[in-house]
Amino acid sequence: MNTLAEENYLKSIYHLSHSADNVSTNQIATSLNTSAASVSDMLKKLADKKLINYAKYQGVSLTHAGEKIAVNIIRKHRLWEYFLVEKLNFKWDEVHEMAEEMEHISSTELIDRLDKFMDYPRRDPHGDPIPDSNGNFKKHQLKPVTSVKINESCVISGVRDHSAAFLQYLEKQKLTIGRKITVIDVIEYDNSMIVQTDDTKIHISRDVANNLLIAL
Amino acid sequence: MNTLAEENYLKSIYHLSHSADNVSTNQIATSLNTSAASVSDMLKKLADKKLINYAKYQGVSLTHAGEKIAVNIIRKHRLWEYFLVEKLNFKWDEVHEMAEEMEHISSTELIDRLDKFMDYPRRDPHGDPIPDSNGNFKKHQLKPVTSVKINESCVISGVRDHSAAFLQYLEKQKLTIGRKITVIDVIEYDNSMIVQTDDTKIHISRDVANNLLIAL
DNA sequence: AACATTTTTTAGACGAGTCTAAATTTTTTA
DNA sequence: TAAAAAATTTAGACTCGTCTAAAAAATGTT
Repeated sequence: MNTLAEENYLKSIYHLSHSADNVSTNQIATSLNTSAASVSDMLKKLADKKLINYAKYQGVSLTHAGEKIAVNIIRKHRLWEYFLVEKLNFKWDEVHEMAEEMEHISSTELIDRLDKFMDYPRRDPHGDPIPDSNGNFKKHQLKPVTSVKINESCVISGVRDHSAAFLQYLEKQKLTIGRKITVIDVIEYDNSMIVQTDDTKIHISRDVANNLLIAL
Repeated sequence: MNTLAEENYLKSIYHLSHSADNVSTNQIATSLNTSAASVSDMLKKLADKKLINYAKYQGVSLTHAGEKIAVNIIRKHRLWEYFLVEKLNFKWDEVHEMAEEMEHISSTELIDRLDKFMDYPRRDPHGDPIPDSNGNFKKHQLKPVTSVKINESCVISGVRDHSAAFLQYLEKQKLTIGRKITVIDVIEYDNSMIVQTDDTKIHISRDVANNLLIAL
């Protein structure tokens, strides 16, 4: 098996790969809160194990083997988050840290049974898709609220920012997954938006609109 | 918080303390499958942290602080075992290794909610008592089947040996927790016993009888 | 194209936890 | 009670993952 540190590097590289094709040493260092030197060291080890494609100074990408491991960790993370929210009644802004630990529990049989126990959920509490036991899942095709036109309606389906602060804000505004909203105005001055929910009109900043995702 | 290795040492010392007042370096080394030298090193660290009482060459005992940590890990271990058996339908001989990993998940809030979710079980799948959130529990007062007299009846309530091999044997013989048995004969030659269950008569060795526990 | 800046890698060190071999202390036994 | 045996500790070394400082490579700028 792989060490905890290795798993965290692979997961980080996986996530960063969505914005760029090759991930840089510095990006990984920032995302893992560590030094570029430590990252360089670890990249050599991961390359030796054939988990990443690595050429000095050129950034890295995951090999098939590396991606498999990363996806498996993400599967575990998201299933545990679902468990914490649906079975233990935690709020969606409370579960990330716990799932960061739980995702490293190794047993595959355990996670498959957990999946079954919860009746095979397809999305975690933040709307992110949960890979199945073969690692298959459709990467979600969500758009930010900023891309919605005036008078268009849509359903909140995910978030780009997973920070507790952002999630708590959304919770307070009742801008949660599954809610239908209609954009009723865009303020040109700062690109903030007014959206209508079942209850009320809410004024959200450009920043919030950009981190709030809707189904296509 | 404490490291994984520290937690495992404390747990080991706790368990070994039941048979002896002061635990020896070698006992710990054997139980953790490591060298006596490694144990000596670690004992110094644990003593520095005031988690054990340690005088060179004299063996160790847990301080109050050390015992608190050990009991908390045992609480987590047993609650996760209960979860694995009762919610995910694992067999009692399959859960130990998984729980060894899960017991190190740090969140107290998580374990308290898990406890509530399962409706505060008082014993794990092997009959061992589960400490409550304050670390209180009655250490069980069970006796081995060897102490039962002929024609006496009793209820299987725990095991002394937790190995998968032993548990599988008991499962096959239907000698599981909660079952009522009556000792109907003791073979003097090898001290093996014949016990009557609901279904059949079972012949068990002295060794088995010694590792199978009954309620007082 | 040449210099300056940024990024990345290397060098050397450290702490945690482990090991083997040797030294020391305790316990056993003759 | 003194020698032998067993248990324990110390010494020195190793791996993993990290660090800072310095060197090297890539990139940006004039």
